[in-house]
Formats: sequence, C-alpha cells, structure tokens
Amino acid sequence: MTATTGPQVSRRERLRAETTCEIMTIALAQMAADGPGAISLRGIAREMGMTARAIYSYFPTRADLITALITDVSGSLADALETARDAVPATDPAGRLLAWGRALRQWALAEPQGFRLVYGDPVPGYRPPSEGPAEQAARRICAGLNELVARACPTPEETIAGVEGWSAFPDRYLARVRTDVPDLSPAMAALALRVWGRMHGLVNLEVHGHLRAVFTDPVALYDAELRDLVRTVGAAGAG
Amino acid sequence: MTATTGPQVSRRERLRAETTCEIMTIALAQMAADGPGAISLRGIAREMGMTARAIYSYFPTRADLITALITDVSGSLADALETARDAVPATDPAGRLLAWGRALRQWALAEPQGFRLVYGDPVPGYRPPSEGPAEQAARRICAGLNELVARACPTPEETIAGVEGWSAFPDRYLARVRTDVPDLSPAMAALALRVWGRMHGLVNLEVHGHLRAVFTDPVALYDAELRDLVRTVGAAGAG
DNA sequence: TGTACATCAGTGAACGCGCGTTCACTGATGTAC
DNA sequence: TGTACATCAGTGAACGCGCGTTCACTGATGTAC
Repeated sequence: MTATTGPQVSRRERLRAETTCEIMTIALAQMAADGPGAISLRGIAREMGMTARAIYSYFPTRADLITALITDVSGSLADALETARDAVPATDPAGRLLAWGRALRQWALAEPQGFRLVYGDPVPGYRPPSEGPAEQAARRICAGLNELVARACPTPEETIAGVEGWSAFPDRYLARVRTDVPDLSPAMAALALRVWGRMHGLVNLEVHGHLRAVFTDPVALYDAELRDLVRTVGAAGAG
Repeated sequence: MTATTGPQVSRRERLRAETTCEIMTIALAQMAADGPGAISLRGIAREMGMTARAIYSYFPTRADLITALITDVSGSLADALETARDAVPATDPAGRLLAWGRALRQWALAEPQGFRLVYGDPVPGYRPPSEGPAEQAARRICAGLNELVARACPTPEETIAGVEGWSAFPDRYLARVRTDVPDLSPAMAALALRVWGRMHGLVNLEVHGHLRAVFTDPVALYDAELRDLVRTVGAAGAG
C-alpha cells in the first residue's frame, strides 16, 4: 500500500497518510479473508481500535475507499509487470515476454486479494465511477503486453486465423491501441489477447485454489506453459 | 435448474419440486445481479411473494440452499461437457477435445452465475460441507478432460518439460486419476491441466466482461485458441 | 517564552436498514373409515 | 358419498445482529502574536 506524501510533510500529514494506508491494508485483508463483499468500515474501525465514525475523515464513503483500493492495486500490478519486463534487455524480446508472464503470476500469488479485486467478481454494492478507476493501469498493462507480443513475433504483419483486420476491435480500443503501439497489426493484437488468456487461465486457477489440490508444482506447470506460449508467439504467422 | 421427481408424483410433491426449483433459480439470478454474497432468503421470498419463513420448509438453512445450488450447477456443467464430447465419434479424438472446449465456453456464457459459483470467489459466509458438494462433478469433469487429452495425444508416454513423473501430483489426486483413466501418463495429466488453464483463461476473461470492451468477436478468438491448443496436444512429446 | 486561538482527529450515541433464524399459529389439501 | 383427522404449506410478528451513515461533541496538536 503506497501512501503518497509530498516533500514537506508535517507530523500531522505523516500520521494521516499512515492511517489512510492502514485503512486500505486492513480493507484488503478483509477481502482476502471473506471476499470482496466483506469490506466493512465498521470492521476496519474495530480492527484499528477506532470508532466507525473516524473512518469518515479519511474516506467520505465506502465506495470511495474501494475506488482508492482498486486504483492503488492495479497501479501496483502495472508497476510490477513493467519492472520485470525492463529487467531483461530489449534485445531479448522473448525473454521480456517470459519475465512479464512470470511477474504476473508472482504478483497474483503475492496479492491474491488484489488480483481478485482487479479481475474477479465486482465488489457487491459498488459501482465504479464512470470510466472506472483502474482504466489507466489497465491501459498500461494492455499496451505493455501488446508491445511485447509484437516485438517477440518475427512476422507481425501476417494474418492469424480468424482475425482478418482491425474490424474485430471496438473503435475505442482500436484508437487507444494505435496510440500506445502504433505499428501493431490486428493479428498481433489478437494474439496478445490469446497470450493474456493463457497466462490468466493458470494464474486464475491457482489463485482460486483449483490447482493446489491437483498439482504440487504449479511453478513448473506455469513455466512450461509460458515457454510453449513464447514458442507459439515466435512461430505466429507461420502456423 | 433440474428438479428431481420420482415416477409416482402426487400434486403436492410436484408443487413442492416446482417451488424448490423456483427458489434455486431466483437465488442464481440474485447472484448474477449482485454477486454471490447477494443470495438472500428474504430476497428470494420477497420475489416469490412469500414470507421469509416459508423458505425454511424447503431449505433448512441458507448454507443448504447454496450447497444445493453448487451441486446442481456443477452437475449441469459436467453433463453439458460430456454431451458435447459424445456428439463427436470416438474415432476423432481431436474433434472431441474441440467440442469439449467449445461446450465449456457456451455453458459458461449461458450460465455465467453458475460459472462464477463453481470457479470464482467462494460465497462469503459459506463454508462447503467437508469434501465439498461439487466434488463428484469436478471429478467427472477432470476425468473427462484427462481422457480426452490422452486420446488426442499421439505419444502419451513421453515426458513434457517440467513434469518428470507422478511425484508432482498429490496422492489423493493421483489415486483418483488412476482409477478414472488407468493408462494416463504424468506428462498427459500435466498437459491436461495446461489445456484446462488455456480454456479457462479466455472463458473467464469473457465471463467477467474483460474481453467485451476489447474484442467484438470472442468466438473467433476462442476458436483460434482451441485450434492451436489441439495442435499443441497433437504435437506433445515432440516439442 | 508564554498565551489565545484555530485546526482537526477522534468520540459516542443514534438512525434506519436488511439480514438469518425462531416462535406460535392458520387454513387448505389430502387420507382413512 | 360423507365425515373426522392428519398432514403440511404458508403466515406474521419478533429476536439479535452488523451494516453505512449522521449528529453534536471533546480534547489534543499546532500556529500567530
């Protein structure tokens, strides 16, 4: 949980930021324990040894707390992915894609509550403010993956079965994608979605505990999948 | 929602079965509308024009209702998958795997509430009775996929990267798998998990609405993924 | 350095709500003679 | 065919609970002179 503080912080400001941060951390823990619906201002206050009323000087409403949570969490995911990618030199695009995929799983397992918040069922009784607080981070993640896939693919112009052109993409998404990764072809964008799906599938199963009962070494499974995935991307257009 | 009725049904028994069925249907609709935590006996009663008390002659407790829901829903998924598979002759194992995968997506989109109930976040405040009500159906689904993958793979004995033997599988799962599909190799079992993950990934993203904003033709995307998946299975051991 | 005032984090009681569950009951439907 | 009784679906009021949110407040921390 990151607490944004300016350079000149007074004692009061620092305490305030710490308390804000503690509220958000406890909220995430509540979600981890009993699902997204279990986030409760009264419960947070109880855990902090405060009155429920006190929370209202930090977040005017339950919905505002959840908005802040989603924004913070998806930002941290985007950061983690970009950091992992940039740790591998740009001259090794396949390695960058691998690193990105591994970072996705690691982040999801380290913060399963966060993963659920971003990709799972919506929080009951919560409607995000128009456009959604996670839009910016989602865009970063999406653009990042699109670019990685495009770089890792040797023949990015060719057509992939089922996707003949940009017509299969909604206008809003199309405009965004072209801004972020100008030289992306439709086939590559579609391939990126499939790559996303493959990573998401195993990670999601593992986060929800469906893999644990069935396989003791999910790292190996996921890594085998990632390697096959990178191979698929490397061969795209030829298949 | 299936209502199990014997051959000799009295008027009373029939009405009872219908009411039971209506309760479960409304519960699923509640879940679809506001998440799994929104299943509420009072809400169901309200919708049916009954007193909340009346529900208690059908389900002794909220938890029993949810158990019934999960059992019913996962059974219907297993049925759908097996029916789709058996519509393709056993002489075409790749075709059977394709049909199974398509049926998974179709079922999930037809009953997104059910998909979430089985594979998504657990219902808050609900702990399944030991062993879990969906165990039997999960076993059917798992065995079905294992067998399909084994049949569709030309060299089922070979080793797949990262999985050297049965040691990576928990004992309980191992025993079950060997009962259901005796001639399955560890490599095939691991491959089946990866296949499951690939199908699950795109389906899950679509069910949660992450694909809709981004791609107008999810059928084509999923089908391309399935075809590549079948190709991967067909080439397993060689890679 | 000391005093007067403003800021503001947190208190504690109360509101109206929907929930699961329990109580003692009513009245219609079916069954036995 | 008619009567007496058993079954049982559903009523309606009440319980205790936790929730988000609002009210009028207190008392400690910081600031200006």
